[in-house]
Amino acid sequence: MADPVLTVAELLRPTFTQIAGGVDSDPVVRRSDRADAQVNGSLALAKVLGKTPREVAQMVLDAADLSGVCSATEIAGPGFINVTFSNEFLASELVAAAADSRLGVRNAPAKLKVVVDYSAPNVAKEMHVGHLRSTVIGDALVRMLEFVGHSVVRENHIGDWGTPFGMLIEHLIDLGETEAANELSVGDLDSFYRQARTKFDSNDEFKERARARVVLLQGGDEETLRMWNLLVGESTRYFDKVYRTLGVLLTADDLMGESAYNPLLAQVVDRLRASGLIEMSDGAEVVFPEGFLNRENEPLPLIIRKTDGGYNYATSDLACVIDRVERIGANVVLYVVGSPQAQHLEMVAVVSRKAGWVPESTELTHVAFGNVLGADRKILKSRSGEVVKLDALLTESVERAADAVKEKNAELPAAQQAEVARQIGIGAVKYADLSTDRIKDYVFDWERMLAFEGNTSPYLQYAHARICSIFRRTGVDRAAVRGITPTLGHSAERALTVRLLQFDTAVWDTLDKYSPHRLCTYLYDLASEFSSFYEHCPILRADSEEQKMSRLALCDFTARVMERGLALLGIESPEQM
RNA sequence: GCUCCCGUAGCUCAGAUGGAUAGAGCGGCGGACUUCUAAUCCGUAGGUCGUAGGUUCGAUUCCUACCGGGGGCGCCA
Repeated sequence: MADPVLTVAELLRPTFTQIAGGVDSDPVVRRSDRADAQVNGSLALAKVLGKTPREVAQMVLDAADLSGVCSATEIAGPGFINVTFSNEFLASELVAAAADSRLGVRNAPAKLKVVVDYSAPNVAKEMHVGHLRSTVIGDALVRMLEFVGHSVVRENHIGDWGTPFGMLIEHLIDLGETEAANELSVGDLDSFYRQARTKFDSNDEFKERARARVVLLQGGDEETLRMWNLLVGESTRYFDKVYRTLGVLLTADDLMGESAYNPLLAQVVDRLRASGLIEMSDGAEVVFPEGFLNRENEPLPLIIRKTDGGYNYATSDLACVIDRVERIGANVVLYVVGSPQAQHLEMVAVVSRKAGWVPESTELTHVAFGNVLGADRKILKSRSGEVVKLDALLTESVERAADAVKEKNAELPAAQQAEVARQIGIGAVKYADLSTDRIKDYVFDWERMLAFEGNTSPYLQYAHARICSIFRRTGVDRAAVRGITPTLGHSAERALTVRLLQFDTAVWDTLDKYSPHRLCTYLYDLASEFSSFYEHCPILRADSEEQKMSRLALCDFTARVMERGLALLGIESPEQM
C-alpha cells in the first residue's frame, strides 16, 4: 500500500464506522489541491447523525490516531478534514517501495486466468490504423495484467476463414503460387485482395469458381487447404514483421483465427438447440436474446446458422466463448475490439450466458475503442485517399524521430541515433494511441505526438534519459542509493515523492476500467513533477554529499517508475536521447 | 423510428466511487541558458463544463427531456 491516501483511508475507516454507530462508513479520502488529501466523509455522516459536518469532523479527529502518518490536520470549509502527510512517513514509504521489485504496486488479490482478444487483422488484407488501436491497447493491458500477477492468454483472432477465401484462392491459382507468394511476402496484401475482389465483381466465371472453391475449402479438400495455408502463412509472416517492428508481445503461438473454431461450430448449434434456444426464422437458425430490437421494433435475432446452412461470425464468436471458458478456463475475457461491434458482442455475451456456458463469476468485457481520425476529423486516410498502412505509418514515425534526434543530439553515434529514433518513433505512435480515453475517437497529428513537450512519450522518455545522464556523470551506482532515506526539504522533492507513491494507485485505476490513458496521465504528471524537481533541486552540485545522495535516491526511483510504467505501456526507455 | 457512445479554454485533451476557486499541453503574452541535456523550467491571460429541468448540504460527474456529432439495428465479418 504505497499510496498514502489509501493508508489514511484505512486508518479512518474504523473511526468513521464507529461514529456511524457500527455501520460501515467510507471516510471518502481524496487527493486535494489544498492539502495532501482531504477527508469528505463527515459531510455525508452529519445528516444521519443530526450534527453539523464540522462537529462530526471534530469527532473524527478526536477519535482517530493519525500520528506517524500525518503531520497536520485541519477542519476546513463546511467540514472537510485536510490532512498533510508527514515527511518522515513519506520518506519511509518511499524507501519501502524502492526496496520492492514491484515498486509498491500491489499484487492482484487472486490470480485469474485472463484471455485478451486483440489485434485481429485479416488474412490477405493490409494492417491499418484500426488494427493499431486494438494491438497497442490490448498489448498494454496484457503487460499490466501480467505485472499484477494474473495468468494471461493472448489470442489473435485473425480473419482467416469465410467466403472471401474462395476468391482469394482462385486468384492465387490464376496468378501462380510463386508470384502470389512474392506479392504477399512484401506486404502488398491490399492489391492482392483488390485484384481478387475486382475479378469476383466483374467476372461471372470467376465468381462461380470462387463459390465452388469455398465449398471445397469448407469441405476440407486437401489441395484447397494447402493453398489456403499458403495464403495464411504469407500473411501471418507479414503480420509478425509488423508486430516485431511495433514491439508487441504477440507471436505466432498466439494465433487463434476463426478457422481454429471450425470443429466447434456444429456443436454450438447442437448445444443451443438442446437448450431450446434455437428458433427458425426466415429459414435461418437463430436465437432471440431479450432486449434487442430491429428497425421494425421486432425482436432482433443472433443468426447462428444462415439459410444456406453456413455459419457466420456469431457462430464462431460463440464457439470462442465455449473454448475460452471450457478449455482455457478463463475467469475474464477481454475483447479489444472497435466500438461498432458493441451490440454484436453484447448479444453474443447474452446468448452464451443464457445457454449456461459462462459462470456468473466469469467476466466478459468489451474493451471498446473509437476511430483514428485525420486532421479533417474523418477516418484517417492517406493523401491518395486510401487507408493508411500500419507499416508505412511506423516507418514514417521512426524517420521523423530520426530527424529530430539528429537535430537535437548530433554528437550521438549514428547507430545509437538510429536505435533511439526507433524507440522514440514507435513509442510516440503507441503513446498517442494510449494517452486518450479509448472510447473516444482521436485525431492523429505527427507534430503533436512527436513533440518533446506536453503529454507525449518523448517528454516522458526524456525525463528518464536525463536521470540516466545524471548517474553517468556522478559515477554513483544506481543500486547503491536504493536504501537511502531521502530528506524532503524542498517542496519539489516532497511533491515528487508523493507522486511516486501513487504508482500503485495509477496501475490499479488503469486496470479497473481497462483504460491505459490513466497510467499515461500518471506518468505525465510524474514527468512534470520530476522536471520541476530537476529545475529547482541541484543534484551534482547539491549543498552537501548527504543531500546529493538523497536526491539521487529520488532520481533512481523516479527512473525506475518511469521505465516500468512505460514498459507496461509497451514503450521503451532510452538512456540517452 | 429504436438504441449505444461522444459534446469541458482558440486547438488537442485530463477531470477516480458527486465534494470547497474546473486542470494540463499547444498556441498568445512575459521571464529564465558561461547550467546536472533549455528536447526544460517559471509566471500570465483564456471556460455560463452542448441546452433546460430534476435529485442532493453540494452536480462537469447521477436522473429526465431536448440540441449537435458519430456508431449499430437479420443471414459480410
